[in-house]
This record gives sequence, C-alpha cells and structure tokens, in this order.
Amino acid sequence: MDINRFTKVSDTAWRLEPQGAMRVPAVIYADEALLADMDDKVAEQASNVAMLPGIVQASYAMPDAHWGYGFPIGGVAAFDAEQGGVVSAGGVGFDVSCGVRTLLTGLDHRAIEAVQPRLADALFAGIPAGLGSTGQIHLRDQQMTDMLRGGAAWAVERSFGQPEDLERIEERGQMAGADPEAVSQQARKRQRNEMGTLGSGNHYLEVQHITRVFDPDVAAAFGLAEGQVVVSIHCGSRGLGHQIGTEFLREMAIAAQGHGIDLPDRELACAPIHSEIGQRYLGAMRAAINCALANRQILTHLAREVFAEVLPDANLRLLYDVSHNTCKTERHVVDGRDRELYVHRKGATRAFGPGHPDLPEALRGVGQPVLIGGSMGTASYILVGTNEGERLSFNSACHGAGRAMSRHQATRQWRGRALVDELAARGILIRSPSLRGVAGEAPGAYKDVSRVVQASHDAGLARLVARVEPMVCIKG
DNA sequence: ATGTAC
Repeated sequence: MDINRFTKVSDTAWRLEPQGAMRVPAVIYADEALLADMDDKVAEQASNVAMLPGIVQASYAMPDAHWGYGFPIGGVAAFDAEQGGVVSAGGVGFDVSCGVRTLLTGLDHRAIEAVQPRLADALFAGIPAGLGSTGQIHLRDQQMTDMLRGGAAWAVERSFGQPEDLERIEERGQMAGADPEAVSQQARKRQRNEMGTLGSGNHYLEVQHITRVFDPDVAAAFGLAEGQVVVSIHCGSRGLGHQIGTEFLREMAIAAQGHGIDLPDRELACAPIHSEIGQRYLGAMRAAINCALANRQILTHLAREVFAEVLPDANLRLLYDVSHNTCKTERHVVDGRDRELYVHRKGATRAFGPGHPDLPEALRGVGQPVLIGGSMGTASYILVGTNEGERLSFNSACHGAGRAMSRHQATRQWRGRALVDELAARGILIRSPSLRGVAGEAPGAYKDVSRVVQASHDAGLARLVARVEPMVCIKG
C-alpha cells in the first residue's frame, strides 16, 4: 500500500479524507511498516464502508486488517439508526461471534511439562475439533430455541460450567434481543450436533504459559503472573452462524435496491436498521452470538473435565470471554453527544476502558481484558481496554495476527507434518485431525502478532498487559 | 469461517 495516500495523524494512525461518495473519513491504525505491507484492498474496502448510509465518525481498520467479504476483516463501523443507519451481515462476518476466552488454571508451567504429552492427548480426545466435527450433545428443536435465547447461561443451567463463569462473559453470557424464530431450519439443522466443538481453520484450544508481563498492576488485577498457565479457547458459532451469514447476505443484496441504497460494492449488502429485514437479521445474529457463547461455555466444561483427570490440582477460572465478530448496540459519545449506535466489529475486539458500566465489578476499575489470539505456535497477548479507545475506534482493538496469505497459498508452501515436528522440537505439542489444516495455519502465513499488538498499544486502542506462549494446541 | 457450489 502506498502510504502517501494518507494523512498521517500519528505514528500509528492514518486517515483517508472523504472523497467521492464517502460520508466520513477512513482511518487505519497501524505502524508504517504494517501499513506499507497492507493490501490496497483494505483502504478500498474501508473507504467503501465509509459510503454506507448513517455511518458515524469514521470507518476504521485495525492493525491486523486484511481483505474480507465486503468489509475488511479488522474493520469497525458504527451506524446511527436515527440517521438512516444500516446493519450489514458482511460487516459482522460469517463466523458470527467468533471470539476468545481465557481461563486461569492456578498452575505453574512446570506442572504442565511433567504431563505435557498426556495432557495433549487427553485434550485431543475430549475436545471435538475439525471441519464438520460433532459432539456428544444433540439438540432437539425446542432445546435449540432455548440455547439460542439463553447462550452461556443456558449451558450453565445444563451443568456445563459454573454460575460465576457468567460474570466474566460479555453480556453476562446471554445476549439480549435474540430472536430464535429468525434462525432458519437449515441453520438449526447444521448446528444440531455441533455444540461443544471447535471447528476448523484458526480455531483452537491452547494451554499457554505467561512469558512476559508488561503491566504488573493490571496483570495482578487479572490474576496473571509470569510462569503461570492459562487455557485459551478460540472459536465461534460453527455452522449456525455461517448459515445465517449466507442467508442474510443473499437476502440483503436483494433488499438493498428496494431500500434505495446505492452500494459501491455488492458485497456490502446491508439493510436499514429500521427495516423488517434489518431487525430480523439483528435477532438472528444475536441468537448466533448466544450459540457461540454456549459453545465456548461447553468447551470450557470439557476442558475442565480433562484437567480434572490429568491435573487434578488445576482450578480453571474464567478471566474473560470476548467476541470479535459482532454488531452490538452501544452508547458512545460522538461530537459531544451520547448516542446509541450499532457498532459492527468484524475481526475487531471490543475493548472497554476502566469504569465502563457493562464490565463486571471485579474488572470495572481496571478495564476489560482484550484477548488477542496469535497464529499457531506463536505468542498470544492479553491487553486491557482504554478510555481514549472510545473516540479512537468506538472501543475496538485488533483481534489477532491477521492473515498475510491465503489458506490455499499456505497449504502449497508448507507441510503439516513438518510444522508439527518443528513445533514439537520447540516444546509445543500440536494435535489436529487435519495435517492439511495445520499447513493452512502455518505461522508464516500470518503477520507478526507482536507488531500488531504493539501498534494497537501505541495507537491507544488497548494497552499491553501480558504475553503468553503455547505449550499444547488442539487445532481444528 | 463453512456440510469448500443450486
């Protein structure tokens, strides 16, 4: 990307002034090298998003942004329903409410080393992973409806986890406004046997140890210390979210014309928030959020069962669970006015700062944990939200390393077996049903996550708290 | 990301 196209706002913020049909500027957060390496498509797509009706303040791209369907992955855009604002299925993404949760274990990394292969095998046996993977849970239609309304709270009621887990989940584990009736039979059918499964691609369950603390005070408040072990789960709403995304993209593409919305790119299919289809999408999307929250909750229960077996001293307590593919109704101050906005985050993590009323009491004073999953075999990071993040990006930060090349390209360039062996030699045990899948997730196919989080930190989107590195990775 | 396509 030619960085001379941008107005340089700071070392980590670059602005494209509105031109043509753009209603607001497009802003990319990245350091100069990340920006230069970024695909031209990111600027083009962020500019296209800036043309949509009712967009507020600016269209944003995070430091890990890359080309996506319509909206860039790593994109953030907020819309005001009272100003003709829209909701877009492509602005959320196919994997609705894909996200990360991190659990404290109370264990030191030496405790893992003693049982590492056994733990890896037991987790692999206990955690269904891979494309089309199914679990032990089979939902009848009424149970599906209850799950779509109840989210993680539904899972806890069914003894998957503990009531105190809910405190540490976005929306307290249950997204309000879900409309199970708006979820098609086909979406329900696809999900019937997929609760408590990881899925494929970049999804994983990792046992990690903390290798660096950047902010001792916040780390202490989060319960993190160097040498300690945590478990992180990265996955989403599986087939159900994908089916909802597919159906509404199609329907919105047709509906946009009827609503008189002139799309710069047909992939930006959207509908007015105040429209029948807009409301129906929001209801279905919120039901998919509950599906993802329930899924991560069940996976947590499965992980606890394995740890109880292999490392009975472990006490897996939830630090936090946060999504990075959503459209959420939030209040933000824009132009000095407190407004209700529909914030699309597609590959961007919500990052509320200290004092935010939606945070649980135990975290309110310090801010929201911002959980950033790295690529396979590399570090992941825990950050904390800031208050300046509100005016910078509606409280949003990066979501991961961000792809540097396509899966297809990666599978031609790397061999899964060789990657697994190389990582094992470095003390990182990978277990996956698909060596081809592993090749597609080669660390070299991703940007450097440490640069991405540093840019997020420098830009003020979120602040670095701790780095973790993998010991065991169950890969989808 | 995903029963890699109606």
